[in-house]
Amino acid sequence: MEDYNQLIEIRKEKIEKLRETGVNPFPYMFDRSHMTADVKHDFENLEGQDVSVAGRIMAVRVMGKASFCHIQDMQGRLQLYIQRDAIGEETYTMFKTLDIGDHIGVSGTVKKTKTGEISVFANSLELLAKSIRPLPIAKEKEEDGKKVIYDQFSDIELRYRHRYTDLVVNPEVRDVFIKRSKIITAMREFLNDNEFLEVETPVLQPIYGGAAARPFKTHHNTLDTTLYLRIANELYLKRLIVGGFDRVYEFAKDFRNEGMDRFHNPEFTQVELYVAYKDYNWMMDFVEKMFNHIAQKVHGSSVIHFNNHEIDLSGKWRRLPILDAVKEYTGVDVSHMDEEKLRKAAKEMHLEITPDMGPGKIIDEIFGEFVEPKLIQPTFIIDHPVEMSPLAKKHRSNPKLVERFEPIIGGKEVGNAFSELNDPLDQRERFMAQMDLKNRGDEEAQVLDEDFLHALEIGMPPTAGLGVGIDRLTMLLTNQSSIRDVIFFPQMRPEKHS
RNA sequence: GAGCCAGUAGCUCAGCUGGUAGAGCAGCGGCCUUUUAAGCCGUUGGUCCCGGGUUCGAAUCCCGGCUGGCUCACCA
Repeated sequence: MEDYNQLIEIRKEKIEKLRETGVNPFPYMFDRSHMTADVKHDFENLEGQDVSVAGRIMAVRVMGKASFCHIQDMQGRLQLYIQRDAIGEETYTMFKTLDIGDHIGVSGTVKKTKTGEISVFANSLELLAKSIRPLPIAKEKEEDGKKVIYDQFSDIELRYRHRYTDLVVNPEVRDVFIKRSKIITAMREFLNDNEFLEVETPVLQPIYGGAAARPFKTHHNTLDTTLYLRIANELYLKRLIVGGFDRVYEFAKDFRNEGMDRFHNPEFTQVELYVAYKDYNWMMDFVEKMFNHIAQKVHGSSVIHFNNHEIDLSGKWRRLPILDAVKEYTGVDVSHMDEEKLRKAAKEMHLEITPDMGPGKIIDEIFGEFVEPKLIQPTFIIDHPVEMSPLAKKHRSNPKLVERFEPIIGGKEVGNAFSELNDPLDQRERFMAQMDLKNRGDEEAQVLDEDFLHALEIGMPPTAGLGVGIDRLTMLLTNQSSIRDVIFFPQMRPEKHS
């Protein structure tokens, strides 16, 4: 669909006119010597020297035979001073036809203007790419040291659908994604430094597993078989532990066919990692160290600011058994309740309890409603009921619990970990229990994976495993309240054209 | 899925109890060789989300739909 727009028509005509005067509106390359930020940071050394910079025109102020404009590159903005007598009349005439949004390359001398702004005084200028669609450009002004932005591109739907535009005009959006990249880099560094091997496992799986969720279903034509987009990669990574890779991790796109809200996108990123010969106690220490490393790399500090809270990731985090947590925050001791009593207790707390929920799920409901939002400082919630953790090893001192933990920060869980279940007989029983839940109507109950059991039968060493939601972690470290603001292209309903 | 709110120029928005659409910015034409929301003069630009209804007359009122946001419920 091509929408008619007078502004676009005018710019298309400009392209024709440029070609008529021998200017290629889309040349092939430009030799850039400096980024905009280099010019600013290195001003002392660069003053009076010639540099070449390139970027997108973001503001123009023409004053007859001289002009100012700001260009923007990946690092920021820089002012250019463009005089007719310095770049020649022909080029200057061409420059005056350029629009906000065009890419240009400029060579010139680094100097400060009368008002003290570091600028490049152009002695040559060329158009690098013409933009024909107007940019929803905002104007900004410093007032009392504060940045006031006028006419900001703020339509949330358009910002997500046209993220490239959002990134051009809203610098704070770009900052969030730069941090996201740094978070992943820091985590990868930390894992590699700890002897982990980065691996890849199937996205298309004949049996989905490793989490409680509804999958996306697809079909392979040649094999004429159903395949599922992975909801987790846990069972494959554990197969690799069986195979002798003692420390593995994978940054995985996972897919869950469930509702969308500010915490959930149908595809999301999770890092999962597994360590042979370790248990969940070791993993808790590891998580503390890893999160500190990441915060230091991204913020230069272990203290982060999230949602008006100051959160300190350093030191030892509180380790709180989930049943104790429920007791502490609700005053109700659920540790010895049977299913019937639990149901009653939950109803008294005005929770909606459906018949397919088992005791574990009911406890999880209570926890999610009354405890989790209150855990602002980093906390490990540990030792969950066995029934809600079919892949975790039974607690060494209580067979009704498993050795599991969830790190909770800012009132939201950012991960999940256990001492991995490696007893093939127990694992088979747990799968059978999940089948019972499935028969009760729990659509998210896990499916028995015979080949995974086969692997455990070959023998898996004691292993600690961890999953961390990268999107959630990024929200936390960039202080964003919606997952859509940490995913470049969040899932949207397809646009309908009439 | 439910409730509330919103959709008007490229952007940000105004438009009251119905009388036939406006501002700033952007654009276009001028003036201007140190500006920074540059300024000054002039000016173009609209399927008022879509469809139906009420009315002499609808951006405005009513019904239906589409799209989005927020809140709530389930999953990371």
